[in-house]
Amino acid sequence: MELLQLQYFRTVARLEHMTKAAEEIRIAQPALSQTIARLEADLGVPLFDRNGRHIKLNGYGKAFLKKIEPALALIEEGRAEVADLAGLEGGRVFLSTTTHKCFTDVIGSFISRHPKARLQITQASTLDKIKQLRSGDIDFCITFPPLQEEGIEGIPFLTENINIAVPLAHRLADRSNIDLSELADDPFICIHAQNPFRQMTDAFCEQAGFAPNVVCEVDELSGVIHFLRTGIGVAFLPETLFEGQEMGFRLIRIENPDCRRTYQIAWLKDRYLSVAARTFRDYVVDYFQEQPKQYKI
DNA sequence: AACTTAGTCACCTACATTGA
DNA sequence: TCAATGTAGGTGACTAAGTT
Repeated sequence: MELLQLQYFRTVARLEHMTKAAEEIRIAQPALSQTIARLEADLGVPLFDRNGRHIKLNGYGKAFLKKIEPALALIEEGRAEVADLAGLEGGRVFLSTTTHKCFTDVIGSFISRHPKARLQITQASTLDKIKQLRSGDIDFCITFPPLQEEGIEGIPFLTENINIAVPLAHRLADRSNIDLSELADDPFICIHAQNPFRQMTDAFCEQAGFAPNVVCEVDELSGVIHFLRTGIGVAFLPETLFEGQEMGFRLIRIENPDCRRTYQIAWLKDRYLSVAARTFRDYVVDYFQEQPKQYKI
C-alpha cells in the first residue's frame, strides 16, 4: 500500500467520479482507475460500488476513508513541521545546558542575531542529557567533562580555570596564586558528591595529595557562595562565574595541579541536524573562539 | 446515433532489488 | 559495479455501457 494510492483514493472518494478526480490529480483517467484497482486488490475488497458508469463509495470505502483521512492529515502536518524545523528562520533548536553566565551570553547573542530561531532549553544531569540525546528529545547538550560515549560526537569550545575562593580574613587571602596542597588542612564547602563539578574538584585534591575536609555540602554554587561569606571554609569556583563582581571573598588562582575544565557541545552522531541546529552549533564554537580573553580558551 | 465515462490492454519509463 | 529483472505508475488507443 502506497501513500500515493491513499491520496488518490481520498480524491476519488470525495468526488465519486474517476474522470473528475483524474483531472484534479492531473493524471490520465486510466492511470487513476488502475491505481484504485491496485489498492482494492491489496485490501482484498472493493472500495466503490460500480453501477454502469457511476461509482459510489461503499461501506468498505467509507470505513477505510474514515481511517486514512486523519492519517493523511497527520502526514501533511508532519511534513510541514519538518520543513519548519529544517529552516533556520523559525527553526527550533533543542538544547540542554547549564545556567553558566557565558552560555546565557552566547544564547542571548544567537537570539539577537537570529530572532526568528527558537531555542528550547532544558537542564538535566549528565546521565539524563545522554538519554535525551539518544531519544532525540534534544539536538545538543553542553557538558563537562567531554562525553566519551559511543555514537555521540562533540566539539570542545571553552576551557576555564577553576579557582579557589577564600574568605577575606583567610591567611592566604592576599595571595594571587597558590599550590592546592597548601589547603590540605582547610575546611571545604562543596557541591554534593553526585555533581560532576564535585567529582572534578575531588580529583584535583587527589592530584594535590589530599582528600578535602568537607564541612558543608550544598546543592548549588549559589549555596557555596552563601557559606563562603560566613567564613566557615574555602571552596572551588569557576573563574568565569564571577568576573568583575565584588562577592565578599577572594578568588585565588591554583598553580598546581592544573585545575581547569573543558566544556563540550555534543550531539548524536547519526541524528539529522536541522539548518537551525547546525547554525547554532557553529555559532557557539565561533563565539568562544572570537572571545579568547574573556573566556580563556 | 452521438456523447460521456469507466475499464482494459499494450507499451514506456523510472526505480529498487538481485546476482554475477 | 553493473546488467538483468520485477514492479509501479504513467500514457494513448480502444471497448463497453449508460445517457441524452
